[in-house]
Amino acid sequence: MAHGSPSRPSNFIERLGGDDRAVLMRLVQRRGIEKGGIIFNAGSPGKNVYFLESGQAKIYHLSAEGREALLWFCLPGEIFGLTEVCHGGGRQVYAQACEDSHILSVNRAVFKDFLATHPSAAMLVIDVLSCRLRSLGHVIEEMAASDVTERVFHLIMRLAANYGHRVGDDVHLDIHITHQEMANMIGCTRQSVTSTLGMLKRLDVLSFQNHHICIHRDRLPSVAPGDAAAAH
Amino acid sequence: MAHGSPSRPSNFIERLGGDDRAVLMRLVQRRGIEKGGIIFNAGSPGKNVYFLESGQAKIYHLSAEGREALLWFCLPGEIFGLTEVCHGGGRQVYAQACEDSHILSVNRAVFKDFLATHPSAAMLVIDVLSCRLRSLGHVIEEMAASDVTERVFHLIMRLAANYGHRVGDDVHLDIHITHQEMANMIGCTRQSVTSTLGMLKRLDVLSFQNHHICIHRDRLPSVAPGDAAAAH
DNA sequence: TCGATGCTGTCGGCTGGCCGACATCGGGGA
DNA sequence: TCCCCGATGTCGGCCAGCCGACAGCATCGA
Repeated sequence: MAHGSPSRPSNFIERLGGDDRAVLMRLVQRRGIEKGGIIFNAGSPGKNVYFLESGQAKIYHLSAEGREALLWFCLPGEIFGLTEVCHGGGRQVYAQACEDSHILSVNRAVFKDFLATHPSAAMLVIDVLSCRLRSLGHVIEEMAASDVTERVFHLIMRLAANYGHRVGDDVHLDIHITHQEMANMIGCTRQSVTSTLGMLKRLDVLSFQNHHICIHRDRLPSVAPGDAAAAH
Repeated sequence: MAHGSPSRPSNFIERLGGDDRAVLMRLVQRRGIEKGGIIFNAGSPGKNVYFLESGQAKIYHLSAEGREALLWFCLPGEIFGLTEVCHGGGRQVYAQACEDSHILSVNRAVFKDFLATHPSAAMLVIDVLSCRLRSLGHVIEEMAASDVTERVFHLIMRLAANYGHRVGDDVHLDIHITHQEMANMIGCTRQSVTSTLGMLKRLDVLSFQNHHICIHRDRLPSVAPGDAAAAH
């Protein structure tokens, strides 16, 4: 589940072998981007692959009515904008910086070449894509089968697994996330997230420390997703 | 969109270069499986990668309450059971034959070796995973933002793009699918699918020919997803 | 030929969660 | 210092879609 931070499973750069990393780093261009800045948007051609060097970014769909469906967050070391690289056909999603960030970009053809000549990097890409596929699969399963209370609870658990670190008996989430963003990840309204989190706080399952979620692991097992509702 | 069948984008075997294919085919074991048979289930270790030679299979999650969330269908040539190969940790999903089928299996370590030594095959895997990631992303977007009518309509369009072939002005779907299965793909009830399809049939957007959906393309543009509801 | 079984079609009643609406709180810029 | 704006917290009304229920209608094996 949660684990010390240096190498999250999604940290592409860290997990890349030293030699491969050195080669890749010679191919990238570095760029700063401020909070709220768009890195790419749906419809653009998608010429590059990106890596987040510092900060935080989010990848999301935008529906015709302006509703945002948030697929995942990127933390430092993560690769994104990958999907369009091999398949082409333009960007389908938006990438936006959630904080002041630095990104590294590589031309897609160059990156494709890099993968073709560095098999272990290609395997790592496959691994990262597999993880995301699993993760989206779980979201779909939940959106189809679970009520909002359960979805919020499991979202927190997923975030903890991907972006959390242990502090004594607790798990702290390393990402900055709003209720609206959580709602966009699980397909419900901001209000539903607010009230569910309020309930979990009342149950002492979690607390908030300077805008970051803190999960009290010792209170977890007692809260089967179903019970929670009963304890209004 | 829809296109003549020989090479669907998801047809891994077809798209693999002739030489790579020959090598791969020497590594596989062939096995028959009857309609309804489980190829693998969640929780099992996941030692193999599979290819569908003939028939049809479905990949799905099963929630604790027995609800099925259907992620995708496999037609001949498609690869599946791939996600667990690189990342390990056991199967997360179920794979079940929807018809009498033949499958080819390869040990995961052997397949990993194959990919490491055949870069273009690895690129193809990345491409296939990217397509699925996109597809699941769209499902999530819709489940978050669209009502049932729209979801059903877009599901049909997606199925047509992946599994359809042109017949004059129409598109015929090559897969066998029940209303329940469609409901499981978009997170609604069987009844909602039935009534929405009934509506689309009344609008002459589609018809049914011996259990296969047939889309009348000339009737499509007039039916913006929103209008449909108005035409009860 | 005849049940058995699974899919399709249709109908009300009920409710989880959406949608406004509004009040409060806190941090950052002028 | 104050103001502004985005985020959080709370409430009531309302409705899309779920649920149960049941009636055709094919397909299949005996």
